[in-house]
Amino acid sequence: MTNHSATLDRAFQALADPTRRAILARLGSGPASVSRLAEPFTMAMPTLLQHIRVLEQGGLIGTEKVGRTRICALRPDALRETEGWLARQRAAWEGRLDRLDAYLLTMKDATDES
Amino acid sequence: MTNHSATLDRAFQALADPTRRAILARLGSGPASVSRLAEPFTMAMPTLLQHIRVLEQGGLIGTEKVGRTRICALRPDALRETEGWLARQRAAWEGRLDRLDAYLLTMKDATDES
DNA sequence: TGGTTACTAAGCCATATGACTAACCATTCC
DNA sequence: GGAATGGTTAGTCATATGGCTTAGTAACCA
Repeated sequence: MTNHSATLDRAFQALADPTRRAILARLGSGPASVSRLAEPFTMAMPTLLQHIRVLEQGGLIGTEKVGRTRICALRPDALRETEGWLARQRAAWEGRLDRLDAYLLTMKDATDES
Repeated sequence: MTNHSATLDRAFQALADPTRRAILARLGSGPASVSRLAEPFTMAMPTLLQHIRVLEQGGLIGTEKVGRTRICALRPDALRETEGWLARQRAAWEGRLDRLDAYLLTMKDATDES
């Protein structure tokens, strides 16, 4: 449906970096603080914080300040929209709308529960 | 499975631009020459060619020189891999592997036919 | 052969990105 | 209160990106 260019831009841009994808993967097992997220990486904190902001602006994660720590958590919605764009494209160029239908059912399921 | 960082980097990067997504959408209805793809845009040819190269390096399209024209066509494989990464993430953070299973079945279907 | 068409190459420019350091809040703990 | 912890701001730097122009080269057409 909607082809929110700017939103998709930021989402895909956010995904186009291994550090940020690793952060997302890490957040898959639950929310975490910034310093917790920084642990596996060798980079300086401000650098990592920048990545976190990119993810946030891409709508992929949400953050909240709790005391002196900032907690980061996934926001499935944007990912679902991103995935939806891909699925739509794929369905189009595979010339089989039935596959899209199947996918959209999955999406609907997931949305209903969120 | 595989988490080809560099490949995903380039694929997502290629998708992070509305011009390039428009090109992909256009190619959804069949292969086209560079100048054909350029028609809807106001930008100069070299600029558009650059976008095409980004798409090609991201594995999303393939091109072939035919006489003096270059024909561009979609390459569903990379998109499927990209979509797969997203689906895997979503499945993980939704804590429901059954949904991933359903998705992988779809993928398998599509691959069998390609 | 000579012109037009379709792409390519080279180089320039402005802005964005990803990294760093150093310094600065704002909690929390002793 | 003073120190440690967790994050943030500001500023620098190198490279990448996305746009342009100008000038080619390689088919095809008359």
